[in-house]
Amino acid sequence: MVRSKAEAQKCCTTNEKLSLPDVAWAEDMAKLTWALAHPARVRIVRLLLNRTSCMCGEIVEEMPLAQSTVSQHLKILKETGLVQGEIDGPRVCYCINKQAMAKLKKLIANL
Amino acid sequence: MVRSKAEAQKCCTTNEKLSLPDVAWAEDMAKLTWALAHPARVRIVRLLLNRTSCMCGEIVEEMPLAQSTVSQHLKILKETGLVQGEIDGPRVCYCINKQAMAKLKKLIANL
DNA sequence: AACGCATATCGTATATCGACGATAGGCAAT
DNA sequence: ATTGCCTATCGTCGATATACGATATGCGTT
Repeated sequence: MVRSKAEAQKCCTTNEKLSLPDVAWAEDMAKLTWALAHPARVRIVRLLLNRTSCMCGEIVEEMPLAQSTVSQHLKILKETGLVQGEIDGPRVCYCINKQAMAKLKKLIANL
Repeated sequence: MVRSKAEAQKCCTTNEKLSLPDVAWAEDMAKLTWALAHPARVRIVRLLLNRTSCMCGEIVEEMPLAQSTVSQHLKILKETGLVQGEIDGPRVCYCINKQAMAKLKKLIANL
């Protein structure tokens, strides 16, 4: 049976040295994608993109989660830089960090 | 101090009803982004994109991880559909699922 | 100063991730 | 059939994610 050998060659057409992707780059990418790696955070981001900005309380109302849970997700989104929170009196106004979002889009698009 | 009230209005310019993003859509997005939410998986994907295809053993060699760990990451990538594995004799030839990758890119780009 | 509201943080419980070594399975060659 | 190689799965462990209620914090108002 020569099949396996022939197919192996057909399968792996390139034989150049494997270049290890930059570790820092991979970690950057992983950090940003991880921010969106939960449905609740995806929905929060979508919400903010629809509104240009949003009070924290409004987000909580729209989510089937406890206030503290939403706050934790917002914290994660802030830590990754995708979202900014601006204190406004007793409330907090959240909005998308457009630069970070652009970076994410660029990273994914250039994959 | 009228400042807080005025800024609150300036901050939240849109007052339309918040539309909850489609839950299924959010889960879809989260699933795909989660696949890339780990540096090792990002590097594997990058490796495969560079080569059009790659034997499993080659991936293991390039990663500072045990074979079983790499296998687990590959399993995750397969489950999310980003990667396909084609059995070729005693080896397995992995390659990117271009459709899934296109879907991911589209989802992110349309964010 | 005291209160009320909005948000963050704490503490905790459960579930899942991520890593590894050990082992099982599949395939080709002998 | 047996051997040897490659890959997947199992079992386990520590670390982390995720959820919640309870509590603390910050700010404006009274």
